Amino acid sequence: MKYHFNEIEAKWQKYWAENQTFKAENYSDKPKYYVLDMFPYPSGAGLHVGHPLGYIASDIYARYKRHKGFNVLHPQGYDSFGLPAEQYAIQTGQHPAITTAENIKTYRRQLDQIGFSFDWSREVRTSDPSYYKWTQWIFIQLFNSWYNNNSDKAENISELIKIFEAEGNTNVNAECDDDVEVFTADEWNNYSSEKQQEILLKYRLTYLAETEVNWCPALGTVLANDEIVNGVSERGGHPVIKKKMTQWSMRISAYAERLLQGLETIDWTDSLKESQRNWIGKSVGASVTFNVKDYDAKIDVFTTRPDTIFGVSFMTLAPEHELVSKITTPEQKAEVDAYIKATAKRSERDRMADVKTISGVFTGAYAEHPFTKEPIPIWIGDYVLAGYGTGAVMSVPCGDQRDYDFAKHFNIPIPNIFEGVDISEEAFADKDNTVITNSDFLNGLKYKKAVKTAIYELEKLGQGEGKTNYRLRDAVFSRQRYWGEPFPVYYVNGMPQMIDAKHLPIELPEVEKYLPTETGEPPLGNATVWAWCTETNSVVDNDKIDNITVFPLELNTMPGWAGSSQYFNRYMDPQNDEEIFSQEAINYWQQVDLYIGGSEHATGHLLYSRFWQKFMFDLGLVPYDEFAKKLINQGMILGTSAFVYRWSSNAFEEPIFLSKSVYDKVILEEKPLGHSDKFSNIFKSLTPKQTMEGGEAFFVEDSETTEKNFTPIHADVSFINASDELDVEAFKNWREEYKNAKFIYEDDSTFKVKRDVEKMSKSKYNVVNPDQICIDYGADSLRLYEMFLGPLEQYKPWNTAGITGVHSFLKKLWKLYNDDNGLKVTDAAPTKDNLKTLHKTIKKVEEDIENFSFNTSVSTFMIACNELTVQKCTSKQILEPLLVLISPYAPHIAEELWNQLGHNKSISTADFPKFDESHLVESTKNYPISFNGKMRFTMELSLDLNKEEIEAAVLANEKTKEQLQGREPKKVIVVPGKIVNIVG
RNA sequence: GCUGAAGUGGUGGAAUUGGUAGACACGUUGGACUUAAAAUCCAAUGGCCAUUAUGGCCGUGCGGGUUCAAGUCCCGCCUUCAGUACCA
Repeated sequence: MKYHFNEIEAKWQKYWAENQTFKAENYSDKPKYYVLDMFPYPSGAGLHVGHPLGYIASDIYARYKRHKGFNVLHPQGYDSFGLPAEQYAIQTGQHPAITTAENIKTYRRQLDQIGFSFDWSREVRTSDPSYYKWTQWIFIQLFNSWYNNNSDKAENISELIKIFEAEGNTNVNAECDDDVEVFTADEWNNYSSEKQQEILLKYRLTYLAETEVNWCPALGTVLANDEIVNGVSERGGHPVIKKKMTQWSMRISAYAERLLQGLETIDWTDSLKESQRNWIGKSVGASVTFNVKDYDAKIDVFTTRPDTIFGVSFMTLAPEHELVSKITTPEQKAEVDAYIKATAKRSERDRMADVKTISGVFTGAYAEHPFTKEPIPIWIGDYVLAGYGTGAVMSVPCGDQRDYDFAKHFNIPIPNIFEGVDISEEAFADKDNTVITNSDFLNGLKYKKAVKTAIYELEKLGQGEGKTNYRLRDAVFSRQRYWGEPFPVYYVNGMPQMIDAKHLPIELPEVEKYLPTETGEPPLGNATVWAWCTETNSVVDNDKIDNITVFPLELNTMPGWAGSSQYFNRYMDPQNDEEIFSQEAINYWQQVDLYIGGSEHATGHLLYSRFWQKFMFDLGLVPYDEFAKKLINQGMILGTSAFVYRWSSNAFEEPIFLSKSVYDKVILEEKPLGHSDKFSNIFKSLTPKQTMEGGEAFFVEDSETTEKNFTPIHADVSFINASDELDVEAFKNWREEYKNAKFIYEDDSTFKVKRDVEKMSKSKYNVVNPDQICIDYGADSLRLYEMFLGPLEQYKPWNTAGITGVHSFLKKLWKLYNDDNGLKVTDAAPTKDNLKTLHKTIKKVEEDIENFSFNTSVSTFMIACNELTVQKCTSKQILEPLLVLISPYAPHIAEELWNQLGHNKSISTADFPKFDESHLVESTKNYPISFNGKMRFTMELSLDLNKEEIEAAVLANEKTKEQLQGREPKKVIVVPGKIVNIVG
């Protein structure tokens, strides 16, 4: 019987689906284990071989845990809202829901053919109203919450209102907007309803506010900070500008400290935690208030170096700082205005690009030093960022390089306040070796003490206090797009109102066009049925808007990360229509035990999800304030591109391609191509583009052999075989223009390509589709090979050629169980060698899986299979447990052979084999005998021997004497069971 | 610049606490089978030198160090990749 992998795989995939083999129950006597993949965006291009890498790893782990007696939750779903479907809709008019559904179908087919053990009964799609109902629900909860710094958690807004009614806001210690005014209980109670709502918005965890946003004109939407990479949009690379807009924001900054501290409690990769720490950007220092001279204004700054307060020689405001227009003197006004105009024009990217250029303008105004009362000139400069701290800095040129450069550039004095430090060349930023001088009461103090003293003195003056600052900004939550969750929000007199949760979901309305309206409103502005009737509690025709009972609905939609910030909990109880999940379900599954996904989500999805989880924890909805106990980043699989060299001569009609070593030679020897006798036949057969006398001379002249005369061109990797040879005919037929191309071959008449590793992408023609791999080699081969490529976390190139290794392993494995006459497994008792092979395999595979070292397991299987083949093992007692070991990796072949062995239940229900040390106990050891640390020969010795006996045996050996050549060994190191080293 | 990860044959990679470097594969070469090819099987395969077998020297990015013994530990560099970037 042969190994017909296509039949076997189809058979078992069908079996698993029909029998719901991997359906997880929300109760069990078994311990629970939750394995989750970051869920995919179903793109139109489908999967390439890089995508399933993490899914295969998590699937192996999930299957392994089932064998180990766990009740495993291993769900999958789709992050199905998103830009590409919308862009496609704009171009074609096709409703994004339709394209999305089609793409999901493709994804599902591709995932199914790889044989994953997902519990598909729990599938969720973020674009499904029954799912986004709960996304909207969480939004309402956030709206109805504020962050109490005293209890250090989110609380219901009604508690805050009670406080306002009883005592105003003077004693409220909340995370809120900076510009909240102070009011008494009486004042509060006399405020109009609008005024009260306005104030409450400044406290809510999701709030509507005029904020400076990252506007991307090309995409027609705002972007969150994590959606901008190097000053351009992550998707599409479009420029981004700053713009003031009224937008929903999430008060994630309230959770900055807890998000930071929480990192200590979770088993995530260090690099990922470090990214989050940087993103949160905690810095400890002080806020200092400077009075502006001759003007009733104050400038607040944040500094990490209050100890250097006497080194301040100027102040710098961001050009966008609100005080700039107020304090600028008439004489300086023209210059200041021009500067502000110039900086506003520059995109974020430009500003980042030239960090070197120093620019700034004096405002004409002066601040007053809090201690010396000396005047300090106030400048503006774009090296101060409006979005960080207060948008103003106290500039201490002697202690900060940027301030130093700025001062040098504009000839501002640089007072030195550091004892024994030369600052003539650069600023001195070293805290540890700081001793302060020229600083009044700070003289002679070291950094730590000076900081404390400075803060103490500032507090006494009422002009400062210790403060901790975070780089983490509140996250903008509105997008001017169609294909996202609608907000459950309508507007009364311009104030946002939440729709009662019992009327959710608010479904996306139909629109004619997916573009913004002519008046610049988001696409939902095109909807004609998009108003909220407070009497019928339903979405009604826009014509009915009377602002008495029928009101306009919010036109923005939620961002991509809304739907992905809680899905891991929803999987626990995905069909529940009454609650986001039942308490039974969440208390049973608790949190994700293992989360596998890409590191690109470090500061987006993975931070927002932690934020929402902490919020839900505050509400008492979830038992843990971290959603994923352990997280592993899988590396990326790269493509191995193939290049052919095209001679860029325009002398001939036909393109000319050079095989790799021909090219190498031509470049190395700099021999004109046309001159070579070897190729003269080829050149004679070419059609010259223009007839000219002495055509031969033409190409000789034209064929300089520098690299620039040859263009490397991507050839589709499907034309390349394992030996890097090009299928020339396939290549010729690939493109019309190559039909008559000429090829200069290797000496052995093959045509070889150059290979290079690049990111897998359509445009590089190095994308490998898993469908074809499954057809040619089977899903089990694909799964094994993806693991065999190398460590999970590493970036590694794909090369289809190597898959024959794992494929022939599976064939060998099959032959261990079957020959031409069918099953050959017997009840024969296992030999000692058989048992040894089995048990060392059990040990290694178990250790490997626990350490997520899946690549080494595959080698271990190969070794076991080779050994058992040599041993001619047919013993069921060996071959049966071996199948269970392999089944997480290659589940189809394992199921088939398991079935052949007479089992009628899925192998996934089998127990993992128990490792028995006794089979590995050896009586002898082949000792490596080293001389001065270099291994010279080996010696078989009994393990019963003690140190002295081993030494004696080794020294008595002929070869030892030969090595020593009469020298007396100075020292003999014997490590029993390991090694012998002779020094001498 | 800062932070993180990594550098081992022609290639992917292995080497669990310092203890036989290169497991397992791919590729290559040679051979068997075949009319031929594919498939399969066998052998060799880090480099250099020697060859009559036994061998010898070098070798884990570079330079030092610790140690009986270093891919592994320590110090100083170089390179690559990723993230981040005027964060006061």
